[in-house]
Amino acid sequence: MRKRDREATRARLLEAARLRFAREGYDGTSVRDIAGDAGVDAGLIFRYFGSKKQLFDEITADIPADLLDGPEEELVARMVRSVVFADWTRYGGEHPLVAMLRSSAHEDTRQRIREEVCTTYVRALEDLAEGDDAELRAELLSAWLVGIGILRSVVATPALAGAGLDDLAPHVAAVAGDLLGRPMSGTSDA
Amino acid sequence: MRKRDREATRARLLEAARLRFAREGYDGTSVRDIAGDAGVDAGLIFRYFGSKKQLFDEITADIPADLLDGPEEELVARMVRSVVFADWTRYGGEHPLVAMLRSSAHEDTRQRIREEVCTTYVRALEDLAEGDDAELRAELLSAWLVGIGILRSVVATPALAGAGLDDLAPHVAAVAGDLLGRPMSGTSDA
Amino acid sequence: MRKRDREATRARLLEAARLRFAREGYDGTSVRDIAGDAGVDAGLIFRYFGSKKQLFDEITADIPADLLDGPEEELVARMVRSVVFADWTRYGGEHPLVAMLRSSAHEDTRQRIREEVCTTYVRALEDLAEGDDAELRAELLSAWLVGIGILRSVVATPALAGAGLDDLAPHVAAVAGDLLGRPMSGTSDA
Amino acid sequence: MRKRDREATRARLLEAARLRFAREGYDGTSVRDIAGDAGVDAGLIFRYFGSKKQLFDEITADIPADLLDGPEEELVARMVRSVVFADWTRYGGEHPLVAMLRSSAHEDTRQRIREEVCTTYVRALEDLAEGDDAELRAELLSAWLVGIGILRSVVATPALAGAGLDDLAPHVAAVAGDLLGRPMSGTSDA
DNA sequence: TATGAATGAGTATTCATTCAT
DNA sequence: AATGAATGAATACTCATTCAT
Repeated sequence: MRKRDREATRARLLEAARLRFAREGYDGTSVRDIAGDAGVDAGLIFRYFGSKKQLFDEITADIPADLLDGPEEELVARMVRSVVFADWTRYGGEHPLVAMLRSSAHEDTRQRIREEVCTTYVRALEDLAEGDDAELRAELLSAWLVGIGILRSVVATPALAGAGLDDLAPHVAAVAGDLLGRPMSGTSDA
Repeated sequence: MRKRDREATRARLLEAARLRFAREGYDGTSVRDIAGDAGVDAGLIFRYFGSKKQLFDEITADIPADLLDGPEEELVARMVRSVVFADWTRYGGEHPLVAMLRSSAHEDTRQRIREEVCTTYVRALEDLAEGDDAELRAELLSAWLVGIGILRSVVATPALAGAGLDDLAPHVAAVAGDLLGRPMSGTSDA
Repeated sequence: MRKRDREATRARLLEAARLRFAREGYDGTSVRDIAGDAGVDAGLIFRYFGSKKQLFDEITADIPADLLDGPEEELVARMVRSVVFADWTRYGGEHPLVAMLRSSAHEDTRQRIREEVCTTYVRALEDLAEGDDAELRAELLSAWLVGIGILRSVVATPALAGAGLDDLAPHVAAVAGDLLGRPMSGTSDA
Repeated sequence: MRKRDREATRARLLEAARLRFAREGYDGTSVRDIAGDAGVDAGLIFRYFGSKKQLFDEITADIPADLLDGPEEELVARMVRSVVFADWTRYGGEHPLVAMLRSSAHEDTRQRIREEVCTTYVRALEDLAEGDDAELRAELLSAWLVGIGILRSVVATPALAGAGLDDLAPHVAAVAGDLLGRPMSGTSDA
């Protein structure tokens, strides 16, 4: 018998769901798992969110961008920092986009990933790219960021898993510079 | 004859399972789905493979490499071709590694992906890289390939989804050259 | 003022419950449905009535008779009018007895229907019947009335659903006369 | 662990469902109840019938008519015999049409009742009726039969519950004769 | 050996009801 | 006194798996 605090319970459910969905994917997570983690009865999920799907949607709707402001030439460096070094423990230690791939059997999820990738990565990089095939190059750079996130957390390849920001910096500068057609910094202050 | 049928049925089950697991992920696929696609009784899956999990393992054990032989400087180009342009219809149109991410809720699967990425991508690229942090740079390049595969098929971002090999070639040459520290070709003959 | 509100809320709950129970039956109605219709919290049902069952009982306890006074020979005509033409919108458009059949899975309900049929129909008709098997004939006539109510509203057979009092009058006079052993009128003034 | 006999199991489930649905109505019956009565696992209901609803539909689709052949003037008598004296123990002791009223919260069920009443009762009676409002009179007579079924089994009014065919015969002859406009017999041989 | 009947634990979801605030 | 948060048992239905024939 929990404290009767609607907002607190809702928050606990969201917290638990975020972690489970990230770690085990949508299909691999049961509403009982979530409720169990949150220490409340599973019925409350339906009371507060309507359905398992709506709970999932609510979670995937507000993925933190975490790119803050800063100089243009450090944008890619900030993205790398966000993908690789930000504290994603609430999402099971992975960037939420990477975690969502686990649920990409569902077209809805793919659609959400697409929106997220396009609006917060591709679009921002496109504005920096010089030359004609700016969109393609922005996507290729976004692909690299996504790939880094995956190899780092899902696959956990040895070198990337142990690398620090400084180790990555020169390569970030080189590849970003190449793809965007202008000099980019490999480190950021934020 | 009898032996032939048994093998044929086994093969049909593998074929159906490959497609289903790729498209819907491990959790999203039921043994009845697979058996239905193969046109046989679900019981045979247990007879032939022991369990759903063992069937899955058998499938993920033999991912085709498809990198063939060819000049060293075209290796990355061949990898891009494999990830992006090879005919993966048997895996639902995605590179099997990308498809497997859908089942990465299970540690076993992550382990398999890791092995696959390391042995057929990182190791091969590492041999080409000059300089001291060769492994890291090989992983960063592998990350790019994986990322490209994901953005192309799972996320389906507009520019990458529509790009041809020629569009990618110059960027492949540039990034691969950057990361490996030696000139690489953006196209391959194969 | 406070007392007034309490009574008003109680009345709204009864009103909503009457309609729901009539239309969807006891099992098909949830306390949340009722509370929602009444615009109040479901908890009040338990506060005011004790349980869903007790609320149902309270409703089925006071079925309006609506037979008014009038000449004996018009009694059957008045009953027909009541069953078929009275305004039962508060009960979902059906005579409450007919609606209760929807909840006749529960022996309690059957018991209530029995009481109602016996006291307000059979008994009254029995008093008019001549001859020895008066009770049986009164029941047979009651059965007719109940059957008419069902075919008219539940089953909605075409002719009966569209018939007016005048269309029924001659047959009412004939059948009632037959079963009661004395001339009866097919129309009533009320 | 039952005998592995598809048809036998299917039949047991149908038998159990028939009884439960009749006695407790659609909403008051759970698939576990049915499976429990049949002594098999509830999953088989879905295997064999697809859903609870489809099982219900299959049962209500084949209500035995039981009116056999015989002289025209005994048709009503045969109907009364069928409604009141036939052995409906498989339907919980009530005529299936009467039992279905218990599930009449669902429009589908009402539709089925309508079809059944119209095709096997109203239509047959209509053919016998003389005069212009034949359909209405046929429906009025059908209403009587339905009402008798209800008062006899659901409501269980004392006189009707104890009456035999002979007690009813004269009244059947009288009312049927009145409504159909031609002499009818109150008894039948079948 | 192979078919498919049977199982029971699992799924998301709804329900009447209780009880803290 | 009254609101609404919490509960847990029940619902229809699906699943991987077993086992009789």
